[in-house]
Amino acid sequence: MGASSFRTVKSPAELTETFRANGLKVTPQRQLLFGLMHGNTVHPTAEALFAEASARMPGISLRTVYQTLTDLASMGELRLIDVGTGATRFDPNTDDHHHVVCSSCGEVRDVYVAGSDRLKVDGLEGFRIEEASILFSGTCVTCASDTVSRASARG
Amino acid sequence: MGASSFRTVKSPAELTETFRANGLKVTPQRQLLFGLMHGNTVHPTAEALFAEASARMPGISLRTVYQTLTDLASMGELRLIDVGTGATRFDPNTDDHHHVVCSSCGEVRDVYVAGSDRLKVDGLEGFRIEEASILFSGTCVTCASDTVSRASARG
DNA sequence: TGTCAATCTGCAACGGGTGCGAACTAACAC
DNA sequence: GTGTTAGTTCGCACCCGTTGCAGATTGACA
Ligand SMILES: [Mn+2]
Ligand SMILES: [Mn+2]
Ligand SMILES: [Zn+2]
Ligand SMILES: [Zn+2]
Repeated sequence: MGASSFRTVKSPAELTETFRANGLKVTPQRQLLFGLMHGNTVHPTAEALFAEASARMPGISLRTVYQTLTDLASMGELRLIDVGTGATRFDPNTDDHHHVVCSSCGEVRDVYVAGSDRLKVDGLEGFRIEEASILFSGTCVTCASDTVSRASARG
Repeated sequence: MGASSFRTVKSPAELTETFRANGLKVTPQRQLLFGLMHGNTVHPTAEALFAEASARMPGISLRTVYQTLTDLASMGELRLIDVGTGATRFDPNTDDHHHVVCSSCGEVRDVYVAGSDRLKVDGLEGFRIEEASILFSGTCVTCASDTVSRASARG
């Protein structure tokens, strides 16, 4: 499994089915968000999605964006990610994967890790572990070259 | 390196020196917090430390607790930990280590991981990585036995 | 003992997120 | 089509954790 191809969130049409099957209605607001999340790889915040949604549907409320995202998450169609940049990120990639965050601009990308089953871990005694998440942080290529160009401009 | 013994935060006396060396004053409030963090293994929140501090020094302000903790962190004497439970945790253990959090009660314990250098990682291309943190989550032994006893009480 | 920059405290404000309720509407039946 | 109604939307108040601010206070040094 490469990082550039993943089991994407269900298509808007499939999500429509899933919502109806769970007794939830399919509204224009929800359909819009289904579309915005489909194949989305940028790990957007609720605010970012609200901005995109507002451009296509003026008047949609931030409250509804949160509502729909948490609905999707509780059905397992979306993962909630906390990379420590303040706001929760929403991730339609439900594969088993991890993340790297740029500490300068907050960009988040998917990371696939193999061999974690062979780690020697000390300190989990007494815990029944349900999950392990690995978060890398560093500087993305854009921010790195920004720093270089600013330095040479000063230079 | 076992989980039960770690390079603790500097002693209150050493921190007093460090603060003076950095041009910072040593106040009773700061001394109290030096003492509360020394050897502290529970990864307390600012509110929790404020509660302990208030018991020994009525009138101390939460603002001062935050101030002193961020001062300590910016001198590298303390690590700020985000385990996703809402409030930042403060950790006097500056060893290279990771954490496990109980998703039921929020207890946090130190975890030491060896062999992470041998992980096969795909997706870090273009990033200059500064840090990797592993967060385990699960159920602690106290919460597990609580669940069992509640179940048998119902049963 | 005096000076003064550093600190402390209380309070306002902020960002992210949730509870609530009146107005609205998708879904289904007739 | 029209009616019914449970589910939804939206706006707003509010919550939590944290930070900005400024006036009162005080540690450090002379
Ligand atoms: Mn992802
Ligand atoms: Mn720790
Ligand atoms: Zn960046
Ligand atoms: Zn627990």
